[in-house]
Amino acid sequence: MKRSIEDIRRQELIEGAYRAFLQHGIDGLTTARICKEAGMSPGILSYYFKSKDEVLFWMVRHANRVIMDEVAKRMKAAPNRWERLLAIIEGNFPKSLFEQNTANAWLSFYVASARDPQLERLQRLFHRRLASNISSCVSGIVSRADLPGFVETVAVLIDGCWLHRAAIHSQTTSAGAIALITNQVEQLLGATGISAMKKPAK
Amino acid sequence: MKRSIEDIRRQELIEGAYRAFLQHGIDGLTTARICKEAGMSPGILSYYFKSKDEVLFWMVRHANRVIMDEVAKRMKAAPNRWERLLAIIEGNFPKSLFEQNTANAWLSFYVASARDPQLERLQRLFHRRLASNISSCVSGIVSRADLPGFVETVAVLIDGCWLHRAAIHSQTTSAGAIALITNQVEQLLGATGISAMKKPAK
DNA sequence: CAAATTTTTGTACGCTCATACAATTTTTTA
DNA sequence: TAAAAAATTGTATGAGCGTACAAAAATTTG
Repeated sequence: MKRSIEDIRRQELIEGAYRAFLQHGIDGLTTARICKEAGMSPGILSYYFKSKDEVLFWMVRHANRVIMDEVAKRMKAAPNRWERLLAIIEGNFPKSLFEQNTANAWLSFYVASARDPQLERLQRLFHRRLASNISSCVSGIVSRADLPGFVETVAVLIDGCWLHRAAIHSQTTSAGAIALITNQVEQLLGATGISAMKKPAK
Repeated sequence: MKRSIEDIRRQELIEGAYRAFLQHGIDGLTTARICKEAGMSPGILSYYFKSKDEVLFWMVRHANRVIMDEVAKRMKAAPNRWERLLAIIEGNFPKSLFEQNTANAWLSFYVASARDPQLERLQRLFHRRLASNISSCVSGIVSRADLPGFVETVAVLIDGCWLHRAAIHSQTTSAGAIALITNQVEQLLGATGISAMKKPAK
């Protein structure tokens, strides 16, 4: 009962913050805006949260989960490692999210995470997960020595495409970004590497 | 006389803003901090500039010129198109600038440019210059159809490496970023393309 | 239903900041 | 050198913000 209403309100505020985040980025998030977006009165935030930063923290986790769900959904349906790698790439560019406001919002989170230790920890966690996912797809295909470089290259490409979507007024679509990255990955792995990955594992 | 002192003060303020920018990013720039960094009293800014945003505008131009000078210097010494392409890549990662604070500062500029039309225009200008530079190196080597994709890929890689330097606590050095990008470019152009570019042009 | 408790509202406080400007100092002019 | 102009200082003003909290409303309890 008490537990329940508290959880509900907290969740509503987090989701309100998420919607405001997508539109205005982290800097555009004010306590008033968050509360308004959640349909509550301005003072309520400090009743359910210790501070605005705490809402931000949970909001970012929520935002990341949205993307990770896209990745997980596609990975589940992937029959082999090559398809799993594609699932990672494609899952990082959901059509409905790959537009300028959202890209800018994510970018603003990157900037904020440089000065907020809490957000920085999240940032690292997200990156570790991505790196681990990529690694598991190509272990054995890419040599142990080349693995870190391969992983970093893919990560750089993914983040770079988001950055370009945000800042350069490039009309790149979700499909365009996926094609760009896939093309680079194909060159790195080579035809033999890819066909090896296509053998249904497990 | 009047002209001279005015230009000097404006330049000092712009350079003060630049130093503060490198350390604290765009959001950390306050009028007081800019004036202090320039060794002047806090009110002076509104005497020599219409607003803080005007200082920001000129500061960003200044900051970009620092990078462009690095590129230009290297291009001048390049005997052929392949070396010119390397000059562009290397010039975008000056050793003294490729560290976290500076990378974050640039990132914060990208974010700010999404909401400030003046900064957005600069952003586009910078990108056009980069794209044009890259194009001129590989025209004739990369087919006309593949050219936009090639240019975008290189641009994404450059920006992506800066983003990673800023946000992911990657220990990537300047040399590491250059190697990563060069490696990708070599794969795209192939051995025959590169050797064609190495013939001394002009 | 009355008292106690929880939830919500609206606002006031303190802080940071950009900007404008009156007062002061420095430099130029005649 | 005295008057005028230019340059600089320091501060006041007002806006936007996060947070705390007293008062009010809603809900639960006995």
